[in-house]
Amino acid sequence: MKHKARQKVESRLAAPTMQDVAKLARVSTMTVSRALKDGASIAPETRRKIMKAVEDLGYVLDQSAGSLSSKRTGFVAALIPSINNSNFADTARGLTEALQGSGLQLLLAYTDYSIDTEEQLIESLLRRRPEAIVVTGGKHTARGRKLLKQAGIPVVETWDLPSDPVCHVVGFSNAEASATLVRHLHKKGYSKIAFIGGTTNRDTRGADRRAGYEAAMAELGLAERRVISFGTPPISIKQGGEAIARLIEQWPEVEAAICVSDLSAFGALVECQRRKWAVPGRIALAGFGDFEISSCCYPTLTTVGVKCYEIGNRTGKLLLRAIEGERNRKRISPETIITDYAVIARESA
Amino acid sequence: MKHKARQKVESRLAAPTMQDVAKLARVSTMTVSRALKDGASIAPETRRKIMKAVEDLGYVLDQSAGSLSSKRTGFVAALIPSINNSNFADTARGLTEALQGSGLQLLLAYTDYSIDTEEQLIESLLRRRPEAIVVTGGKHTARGRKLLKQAGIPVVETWDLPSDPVCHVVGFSNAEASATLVRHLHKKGYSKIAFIGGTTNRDTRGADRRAGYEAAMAELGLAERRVISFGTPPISIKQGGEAIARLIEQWPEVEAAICVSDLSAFGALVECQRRKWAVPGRIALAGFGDFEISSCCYPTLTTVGVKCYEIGNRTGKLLLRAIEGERNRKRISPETIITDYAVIARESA
DNA sequence: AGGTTTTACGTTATCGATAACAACAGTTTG
DNA sequence: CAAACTGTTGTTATCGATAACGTAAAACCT
Repeated sequence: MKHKARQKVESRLAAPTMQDVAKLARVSTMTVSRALKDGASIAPETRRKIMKAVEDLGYVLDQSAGSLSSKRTGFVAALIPSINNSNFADTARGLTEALQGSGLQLLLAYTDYSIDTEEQLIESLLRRRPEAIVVTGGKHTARGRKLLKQAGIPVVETWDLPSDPVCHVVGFSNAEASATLVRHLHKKGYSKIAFIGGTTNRDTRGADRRAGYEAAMAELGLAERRVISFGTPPISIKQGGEAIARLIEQWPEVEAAICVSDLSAFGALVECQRRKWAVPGRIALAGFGDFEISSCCYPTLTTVGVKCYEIGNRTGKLLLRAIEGERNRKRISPETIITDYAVIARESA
Repeated sequence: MKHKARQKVESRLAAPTMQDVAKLARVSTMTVSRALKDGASIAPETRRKIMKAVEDLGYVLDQSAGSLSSKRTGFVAALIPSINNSNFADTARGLTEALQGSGLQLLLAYTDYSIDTEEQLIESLLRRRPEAIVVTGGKHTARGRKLLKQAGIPVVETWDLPSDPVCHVVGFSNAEASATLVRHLHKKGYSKIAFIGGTTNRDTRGADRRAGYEAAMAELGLAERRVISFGTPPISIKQGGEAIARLIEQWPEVEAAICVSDLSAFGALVECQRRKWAVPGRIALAGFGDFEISSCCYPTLTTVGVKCYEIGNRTGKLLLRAIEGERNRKRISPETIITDYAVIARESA
């Protein structure tokens, strides 16, 4: 009694519930629930009544309540290193578009390139009981990895080819891609090839690219490595410019430089323009990632084209199948999808 | 009985619940719940026992269940036009960082510059019962606006100064900012000033900037407007290049061009380099937004600096206060925070 | 020492929806 | 014409947590 009274008083303030709609339409809440789904059998007249009540009350379904009983939250969690990096933004877009129309919503978070932050975020995202989770890279903290494994949902590691994947993988080998670029430059006649990257291994994909550079140099019998480490990863346009200046100062004989990403390559390019160092005459430049800017700047930048959007999109499609599988209690077996990359030869090298 | 049996069988497959933790630690679920919060009074020994059980089972709190009873979802919804635009990405970052440590999680979605998509997303986000919602711009569909109003949660419109705000506002006048840029160019001696933008008003901020250009031109007594509309907004680097070519062809006498954003301005800049049109000798260029690239390219780009990060960050802080207010049933009154912008004079104009 | 707080829990009643099953009317089928 | 469907709706029992209240024991007072 006391409680009923309280409810009545609050009902003016609180958002309407399915109960309110049901009462107004003179049906049960179950019927309202059915009317708001598609595919349920409802008499057209009843549905109309209910929809009118919904309109009148301005009712919006409460999915957090719904997912408690249906055991489907409709969330997919995704972790990317940064939102400000257009490569990962493209991946997020590919993922979003793959999920469109499936009723799944993306829960996005940024690790800021830190696996400790990643661990925290994995936990806080798992609290939302996503139906699947996507992470960037194959390197995690021990606990992060354990959380992923124990979550009991499909996991996809992207942008990498981990040797011991947690579950599914959609990516490519950054080291191999970088090595391919080295070989490409070598074939074009460059031998004194340098690598410009950040100071730490925080950006694991950046570190892999450096490793790929070193491996390829060794393989080609080019003993001398010239590695400039400058700035906390991911390094910016500006830092690329400072790095190239330092490179030329330290090893004036250098013929070509590979930058850990297109942004730093672009910074290097502009710095060369400023200093009147001809590109590729004085020094050849190459980036990584094929950002929009690389095909638009002058001279255009040689780079490694990565299928960013495709990584996200294929991850999304894989997830849809995997989630469908979970719902039918037929878990699909772990898949590894290797995405393409290719050296895009342009004017700068 | 039947049900109990089913539970037991499933418990091997299903994720552990608080019940399981409670049983293992020999306490009630309520105690477990308290142990997992901070600020609750728990005996250290009990907490230790519980934490051990949590570890052993690999238990992760189910927040969707928790928010049903506590009536706090811990979500803040935000709508931005695009994830691939670094201005909005910065705003999202500012928002994320303001929310850090508050226990609130950002639920981000992209409208793709469409207010119809926005309407759909508003509804689907409201289903998650966010405690506040942030939208970009002040223009919405009628129903979108109604949904926002009826949601009963704090709403913030950003990146604009709507004449009739839904609730809170954090932004600036795009038209006024654009007009300021026109006046700046005029003061520097340019009279034949053109505007380069997209073909439709889909990007409302872009449309506002064009309107500001036209207003300022009129105010300065410069009768002839030269507006190039090229490509579906938001226009890309490449489209900026094509637009500048078309501009010079159509109005060879033009002295300066304002581009709707820095990206298109950069595209225009590069196209000029390619065609050996000196910037600013042959034509002066200015952009909008102060993207990183503008301070790094050569020549550097004159632009309007907007406090993207700050818009997000101040929105976040405002929301924290507003949500706190809602929780204590003391609704704060609508606020309008006007953020700074300034013409950043660089080499291109 | 007797009374008042405080601390550390447990109990009960929800939160707002949906699954599963039941029920009933109107049809269809053999 | 009875049996078997089909389509539409209601009932009941949860989903997994937390709020609010209750209670016993320990701590703190004069």
